Amino acid sequence: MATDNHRPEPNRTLELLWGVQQPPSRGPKPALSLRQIVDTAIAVADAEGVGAVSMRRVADELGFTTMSLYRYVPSKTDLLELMVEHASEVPDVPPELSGWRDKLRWWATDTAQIYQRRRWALDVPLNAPPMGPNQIKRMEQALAALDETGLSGGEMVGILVVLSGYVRGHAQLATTLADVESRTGASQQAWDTAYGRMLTEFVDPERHPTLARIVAEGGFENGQDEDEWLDEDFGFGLELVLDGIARYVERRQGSMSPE
Amino acid sequence: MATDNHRPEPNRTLELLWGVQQPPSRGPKPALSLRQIVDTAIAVADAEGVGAVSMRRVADELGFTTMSLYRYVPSKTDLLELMVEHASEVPDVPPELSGWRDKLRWWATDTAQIYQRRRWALDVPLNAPPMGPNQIKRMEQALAALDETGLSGGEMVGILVVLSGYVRGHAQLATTLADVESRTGASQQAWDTAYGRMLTEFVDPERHPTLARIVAEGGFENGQDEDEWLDEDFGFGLELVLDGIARYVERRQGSMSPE
DNA sequence: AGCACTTGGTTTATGTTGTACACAGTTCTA
DNA sequence: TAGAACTGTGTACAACATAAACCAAGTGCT
Repeated sequence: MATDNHRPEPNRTLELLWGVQQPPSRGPKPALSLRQIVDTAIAVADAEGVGAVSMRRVADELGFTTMSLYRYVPSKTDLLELMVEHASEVPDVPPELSGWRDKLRWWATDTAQIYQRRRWALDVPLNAPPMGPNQIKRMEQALAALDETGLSGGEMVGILVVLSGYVRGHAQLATTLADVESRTGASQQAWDTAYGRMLTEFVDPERHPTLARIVAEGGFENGQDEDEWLDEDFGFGLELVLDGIARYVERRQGSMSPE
Repeated sequence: MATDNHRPEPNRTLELLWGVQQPPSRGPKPALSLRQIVDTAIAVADAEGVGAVSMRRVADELGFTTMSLYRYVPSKTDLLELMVEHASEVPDVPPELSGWRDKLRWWATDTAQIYQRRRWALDVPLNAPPMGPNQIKRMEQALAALDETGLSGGEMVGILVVLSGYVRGHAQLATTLADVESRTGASQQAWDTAYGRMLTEFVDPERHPTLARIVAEGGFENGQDEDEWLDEDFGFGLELVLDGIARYVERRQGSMSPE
């Protein structure tokens, strides 16, 4: 059967993600492994961002030619997906946690920590639904936490979208603010002054009364203490989301037929 | 003074975004304009996604050379930022709306509509805090809606992060699911079967009991009716977030010193 | 009126990228 | 033992962003 390689094949991607591949028996022993490739790629991304990850770079790091990688990975896109999958190992939910709220709080915080450690993960373009084992495990955890509420599957998924949206959104914002320098090549300070200039010079208090007032109150000074990452801000929004969920659950349970 | 062009200069970007530039008087008349460039770039992105936007492509579309664009835009990065800014015109809040909840609901829905119309906007890498007039106007609107609650600036900003995170997150998910085909080059169907395979073949009911149950119940069949975009799902999460905000506001107002 | 200077658009060139393709060596199977 | 399946390499290509040098077109100063 002709291999007809390299037009994207979801099934191949899927199999790579789940690591199902009986090693072929006829050829020479591979000197490399998917694992190695993905790990080096992750190392590069950790150190210099996902922009530094090129096929050439990864291959060089391993001491092989660029093209050798293509014996293990169908395309760079797949490599990126594999990176994300492998970069987010999922610990088990601490067993001492009980109640959906505590579990979800843990879940959200842990997810946020991943984004914090692997900031580049947010830069990987999201082209297909997440299908990797870790992604799925994470999904299962959140759904399992919600299971005790007795909500329907659809409702639980809806809630999950909200929660993970918040986590991702917060992370996105935090990284953007924290990493302007490495991302743009201009100094942190240059951005700060530009932003300040925008607020004072261009924000017309007529058109933007609320914003102007907040600025005047100094509400934009809190700025970027280095690792303000998993700080109050994150907790603030998180509890707010959890409150929303709680209210929904309450209302829903009130109107549910007893089992 | 030497111009030392093209190392990223936030101030230049800022000025481009706000359109402050007294036209120079000494050179030949420009045959092009920033506006035209950005508009064509947007048109290309609308039609074929942001991946199709290259300097070459935009210039060709306009009948100019690639390099001519650089007389108007310092870099492609800036062009992308300008595209996002211009692509999201912000209507005024309908005056008949009263109460923060209605206003925020409108705001969220309108924002989501932008993402729906300009799906490519979600693909533009976010490297710096949003500084364009439209972004700012949108921010002002949300803050203004919240102003009546009497919360502090910091609290309002925190809430805004949650809300916009949700909107963006939902949009991200919806587009990803809806546009797999154009994004990956593999057919919708191929992805569906791969996903189904994943759910049935790889999702071990031992390890993923909740997920497995939901799948068994058919909870993943709702699938992708073409423009299920601004549907119940969006409203579901939105009300949930609004509920969270409401609860926070209530609690906060209960403990506030009367003016 | 003339000259310097600024600006716009083109041409040419450079380095980097992902990946197609053909090949040579290796290992197993028939 | 012939060939099929497989690995890693070398070469090649098209697309990309953008730097540099250049000429023509205008403006302002003297």
